[in-house]
Amino acid sequence: MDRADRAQGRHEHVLDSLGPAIVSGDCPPGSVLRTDELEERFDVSRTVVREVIRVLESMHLVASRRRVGVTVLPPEEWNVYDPRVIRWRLAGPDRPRQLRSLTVLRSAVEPVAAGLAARLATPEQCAELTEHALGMVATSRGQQLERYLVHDIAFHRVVLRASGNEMFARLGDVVAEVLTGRTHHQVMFTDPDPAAVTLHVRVAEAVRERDAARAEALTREIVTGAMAELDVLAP
Amino acid sequence: MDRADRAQGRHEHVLDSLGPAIVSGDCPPGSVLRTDELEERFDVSRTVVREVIRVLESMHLVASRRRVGVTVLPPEEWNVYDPRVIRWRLAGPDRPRQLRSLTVLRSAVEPVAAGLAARLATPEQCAELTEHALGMVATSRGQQLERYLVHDIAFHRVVLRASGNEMFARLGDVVAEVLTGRTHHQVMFTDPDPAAVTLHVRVAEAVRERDAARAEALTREIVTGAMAELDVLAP
DNA sequence: CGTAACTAAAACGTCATACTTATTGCCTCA
DNA sequence: TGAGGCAATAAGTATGACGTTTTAGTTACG
Repeated sequence: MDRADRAQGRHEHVLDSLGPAIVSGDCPPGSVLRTDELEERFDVSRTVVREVIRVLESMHLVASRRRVGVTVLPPEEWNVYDPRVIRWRLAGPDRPRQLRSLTVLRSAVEPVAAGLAARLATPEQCAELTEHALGMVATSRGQQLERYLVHDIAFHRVVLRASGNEMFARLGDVVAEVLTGRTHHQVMFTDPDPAAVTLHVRVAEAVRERDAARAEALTREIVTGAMAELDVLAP
Repeated sequence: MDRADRAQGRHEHVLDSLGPAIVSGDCPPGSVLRTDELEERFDVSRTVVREVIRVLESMHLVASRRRVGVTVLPPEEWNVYDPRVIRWRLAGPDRPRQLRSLTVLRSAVEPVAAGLAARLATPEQCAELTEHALGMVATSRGQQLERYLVHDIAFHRVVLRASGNEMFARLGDVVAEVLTGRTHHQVMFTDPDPAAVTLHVRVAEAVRERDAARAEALTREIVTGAMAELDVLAP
């Protein structure tokens, strides 16, 4: 525990304390942090504090102005696509809202990505897709949620990567985060929806057969299901 | 010009030199930068260099390791949603590919955003939408491309914001960048496609009438047009 | 009495330097 | 030949000094 705590370097430690504090609303927008106060609070040098501030500034979480200090920016300014911001928000009280935002984003992106994948996926990627779809089938019953999750994440990652769009591909982590969050916050004894499993198999089929329209439509059904599921779980 | 050059601070100057150099492939992936070399190259102190490195690291453009130096990461690692990375890539040789990625992203997101906007837009937002759509009509003929562009950007910004999804809203800058790029790289004497203009007016209508399906479908037509247009312009 | 200009302080920005720590490559010894 | 230790290297951290900008307070003048 001692090693994981210090997370290799004072810098990361301070960042992983300040970042969550900001996105959780603990340091509300408009509040001011002074560097020397932070120095003292975390018992680190100005070097470290300044570097952390610069990183937070690059995420648009704070703005540093002379004579006034480091002011926390309102949420509308935040770089909500920064993986760390996403992680911090998912770990805080804003989790439901963040989960909803991400799921809506998924619902927009994944169908288009699947359509593109159907036109561009390599034979290897088609094989991977089929493999993971079958893996989902195999693990969809009997409380094997963890193993099911692995295949589910891998499936969506392959689709996003196979779309050939670098920006879609980068959403793989986001989808993984959402799926993981769903699994771990659900009652762990409910097996996955069989309909969803079937849909994945059919998407793999459609991609393999280069049927872009069908791949897109089927994926749209999947994400629609995810949205509906969210309504049950989130406030 | 002298003021804009120094851009308030050595930090930004170095960042705006190194960032573009990396995303343009000038510093190829795997190449190593040493901090003392950068100090000398930009004639700044270690403080500045280290802070720049930390910011670049937070964008996953580089990774800093002891005893080895700062290594440039491959493009797959980059935080391609970081506004600065997008701007740097649009300014470099990777521009066509980046423009294509962004347009594909638009084609996925904007229709869904329009559908949501139809359900959630406030009366004020509906009014803004109509206003800008009419503004587009008014400026669509007679070489008023600059003024047309302003309305076009504003229109899409309102849609994204009215969707109620923070992540969609943050794509407003991206869309603005794409639209600006298109206008400025097109022959400046060709007026906008009348069909596109009409579509915007009809989207505003659909949103005002709370017709989500129509708003989505019409927006899909718009972005399909944008994709087709891109095929003409980009290699 | 009000406004404008000036001054002083507060906080960040930058620089220079010394020291620490982790990593890697080389060299020695078995 | 291989394994282990030693030394060199470059990043990480700490600290003190000084510059710069912005704000607020104060004073002087109309």
